[in-house]
Amino acid sequence: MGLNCADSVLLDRYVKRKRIVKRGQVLYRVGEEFAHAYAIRSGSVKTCISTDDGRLQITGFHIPGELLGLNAVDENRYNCEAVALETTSVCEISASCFEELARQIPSMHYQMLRMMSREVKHNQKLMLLLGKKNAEERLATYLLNLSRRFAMRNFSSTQFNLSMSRGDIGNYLGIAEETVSRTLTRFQEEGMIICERRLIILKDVKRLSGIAREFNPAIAQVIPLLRPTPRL
Amino acid sequence: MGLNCADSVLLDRYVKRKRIVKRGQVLYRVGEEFAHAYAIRSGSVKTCISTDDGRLQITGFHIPGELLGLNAVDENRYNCEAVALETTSVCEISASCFEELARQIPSMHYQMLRMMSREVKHNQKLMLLLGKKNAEERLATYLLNLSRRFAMRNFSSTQFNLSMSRGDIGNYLGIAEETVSRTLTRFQEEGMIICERRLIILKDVKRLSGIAREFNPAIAQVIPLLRPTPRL
DNA sequence: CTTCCGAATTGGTTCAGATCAAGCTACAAC
DNA sequence: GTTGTAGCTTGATCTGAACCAATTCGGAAG
Repeated sequence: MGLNCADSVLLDRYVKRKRIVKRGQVLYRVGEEFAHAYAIRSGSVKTCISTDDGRLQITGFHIPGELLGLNAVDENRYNCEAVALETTSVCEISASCFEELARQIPSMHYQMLRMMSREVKHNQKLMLLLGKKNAEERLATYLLNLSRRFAMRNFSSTQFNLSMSRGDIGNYLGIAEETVSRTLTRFQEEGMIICERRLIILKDVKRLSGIAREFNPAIAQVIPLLRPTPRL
Repeated sequence: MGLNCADSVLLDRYVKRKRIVKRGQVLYRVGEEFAHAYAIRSGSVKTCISTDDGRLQITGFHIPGELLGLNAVDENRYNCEAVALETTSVCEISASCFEELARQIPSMHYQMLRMMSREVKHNQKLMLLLGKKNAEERLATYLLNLSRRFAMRNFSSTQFNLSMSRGDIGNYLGIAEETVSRTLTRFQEEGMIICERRLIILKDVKRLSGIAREFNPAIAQVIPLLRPTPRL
């Protein structure tokens, strides 16, 4: 995200070297171990995430003077490539400043950083969902996400209560509440779930997963980023 | 976002008191000075942002065991209210742990935190755009955002080059590249911009702002959150 | 100069999902 | 019990934007 002049000065001692990157060249990929942050000097760069079938959602463009790659407390979660017609050049910034960061803050505060990082991750997935998924995919993604979170807290992962209304779910997923209702009904007719008002029982998680088209870092790495985004 | 058991233990000494919140009750509002974080004990809670005309986008639901409010390095940027039919209870967590955090880390690293925070802010706005805005609003928002960022870096704010293709813009904004093209043409016909391939000249920023329906914290505070989300 | 090719524009058609409308259901208040 | 009501479901219609297709434009390479 944005970096103003005051910020830049502070980063100077970490700058390693300047690089020219070709259009379409990938600076880093989702899931790769974190190596550098970059300050854009000219041209511009985009960051994106993708579904497991290769639909891309661009999450941001970065113009000269801006910095990127700093959201990676544990691992990168965007792909990132140069996008401008003109020459794009960047400064590499050493990863060592992050190691320092990790060493210097007490563990409790590091946990908080990790939580902010998780927040970013959640937002990524929601953006991908809002930008590129259809109603069925949105609902399936949502149910599986809830399931996983309940499991993590030692509740049943296949049977739970939606504590939120259809309207709220629709708002969250960017669809109308009627569409939520219809889609849940269809899932039920096809035997994937049992859905009685707020009670949800997942009957066929595998098929739901197939529909959800979730973010998949492993596959994201091999997408030829120069190609236009595949249509739904 | 999620908080696992290990995290919880670390936070214990900051827990202040337990609170029962009624359905629809607002825990905190966008723009308010930061006061507490909350750990959900029962029920559930939603966080949301809104456009200046009151369209809400829910950005997350929080179930028991989860923590929220920690993304606020400088100020809150969600509204947050209880959403479950059943009783929702939460633990307040003292803000002092954040002050401690701010004191303990060196200023350069604090800058990085602020940048992560800005990243979250950007993602918020993008989610609102992807979830609740139509094509015109998306484009207007995008042009004004670019304008502001160029101005911040001492470029002209009313005349600049899009370094990205129509396809990339469309992908980012969650619309087809043909729609980008058509909408820019319409803006031009209506005299709001001059648009010649990648060159953009903004002629009527005020009208564009009117269309963009940007996030507006001041108004977000008075939205009656119990009402169903207004339709577009 | 000409050729080529990717990017952009413009027109026409289609469709997923919004919107409008009418019941239905479960539960709370009395 | 009855009434009221918010939440949910289902059906019918409408529409914004996707999709498909055909040019046009502009810069790069020869």
